[in-house]
Amino acid sequence: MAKKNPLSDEALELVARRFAALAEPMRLRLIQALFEGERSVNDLVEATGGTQANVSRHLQTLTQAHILSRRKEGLQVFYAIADPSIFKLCELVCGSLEKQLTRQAGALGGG
Amino acid sequence: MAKKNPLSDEALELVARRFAALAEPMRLRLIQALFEGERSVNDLVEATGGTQANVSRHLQTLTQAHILSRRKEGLQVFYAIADPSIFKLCELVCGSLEKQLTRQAGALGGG
DNA sequence: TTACTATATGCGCATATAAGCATATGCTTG
DNA sequence: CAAGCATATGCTTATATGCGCATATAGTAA
Repeated sequence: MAKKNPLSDEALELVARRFAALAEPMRLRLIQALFEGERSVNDLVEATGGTQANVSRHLQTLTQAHILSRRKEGLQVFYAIADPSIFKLCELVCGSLEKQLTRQAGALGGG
Repeated sequence: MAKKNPLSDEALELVARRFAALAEPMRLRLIQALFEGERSVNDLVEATGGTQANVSRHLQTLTQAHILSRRKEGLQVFYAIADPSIFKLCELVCGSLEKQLTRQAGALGGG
């Protein structure tokens, strides 16, 4: 997408799936909770306030999207951010959202 | 998300919506077609192979997400990329996807 | 073996949304 | 005004998916 030749249908599908994995507030919450490092499922349940089942499912989604890594240790399972590009991705989106909201606020103030 | 304090529920919802806007192959195709500059709807219909109605809808979605801008000129409507962060976003995702696929190919080859 | 804990999953419901079809809206020309 | 082109939108159907509930699986301990 950075180059001139267009992406194939397959590639577009993959890119779309990656974005879709990030298109849920609960999953963003989980990612956010993992910003400082690896955590167990129970830990994430408490941190996010979701139900255990729901958190587990979202973790599965993110892992299948290769965004998180999964490590079993005894009874517990630890998840961590596996794809470091996630950090920049979130920065980018947050930054552009801030600009957008600032513009909107300015527009309200100005007229 | 780049800072230590977690995002509010509202902010997470906004970020999720932005990712969702990018989570459709057809919309990515449209964005890709707009990489080199402004284009009319009809032009985009031909470029993407979609129906006029569908293209129009997706353009509306992207515009409401503040990703595209809309400019009317006589009978035609011209769309363009309004948020430059889209370029880096696509670069990032494509890059990480390439890495991921390379790793998978390597794993297949090595095992 | 049983009991307990941590995590994952099958099922059903409700909602979101993409795509196709027909039609409406908006603009220009005669 | 009517006609014609470019774009947008209402409606329907099909599909995807988030969530809650209950239960299954896996590991540990006695």
